[in-house]
Amino acid sequence: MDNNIPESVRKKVIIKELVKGQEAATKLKFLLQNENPYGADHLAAYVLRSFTEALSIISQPSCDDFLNLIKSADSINESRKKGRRGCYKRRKSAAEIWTIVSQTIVDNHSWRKYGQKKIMDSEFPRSYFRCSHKDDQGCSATKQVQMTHDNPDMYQTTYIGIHTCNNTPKASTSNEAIFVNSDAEVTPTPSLTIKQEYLKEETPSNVMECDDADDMLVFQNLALEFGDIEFNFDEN
DNA sequence: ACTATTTGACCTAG
DNA sequence: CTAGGTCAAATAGT
Repeated sequence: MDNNIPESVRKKVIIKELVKGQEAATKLKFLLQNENPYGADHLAAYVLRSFTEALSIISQPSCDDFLNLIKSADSINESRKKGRRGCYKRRKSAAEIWTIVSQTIVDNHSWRKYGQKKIMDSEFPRSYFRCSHKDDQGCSATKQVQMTHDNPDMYQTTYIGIHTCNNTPKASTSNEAIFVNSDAEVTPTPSLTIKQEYLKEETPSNVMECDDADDMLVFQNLALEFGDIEFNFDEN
């Protein structure tokens, strides 16, 4: 293997490792719920939260992209005036879009539902949420939630936009709040898989090599997640 | 009374 | 013209 691994591929491998850690933490937390020496489930939840946060960060675009997005968002806000109902730009080229699949729609932000729509090729409607702090802090983050058609117990959540509100994840101020929330009604803690939606123009031609059966499985799962990675398997 | 959700209309991109 | 994202009045919940 050479060192010229495309950045996007490196990112995906990092995500793969984080997902593995996240899934392990999820299982650990679930196992510890019944037998829980020294509050170990909270520790597991803490580890889980770290993986989730790391995945959230790694799945987002670069700092430069953030700055450009903020600039473009400002100019859009300037040109978009009140009273122009439904006058908006579709985010066709927005880089700040990522999707997770989870057993719950609960996350670390507060959201307000503003719409629901029947989607053509889906039997389940799509719900539209915006950040609760859109009005008081101008946070433009939104998300769309939809049941997955192959498993109605799972929700696919697409996050659009970056939270600019100060009420960033409650986890940063109190981990306990996260634990309470995640333990309260939806148990076990959902396992998350992250799927970054990349822009078409940055889609690389990726060839990854793997040389053991475990990695083959992992990469095959990744292929399902990302769809644009090719795989070469060494028969050793 | 106030806040959140529902839901049909409105609007744009493709 | 259609699909889907957003608005805002009506309604429900607290």
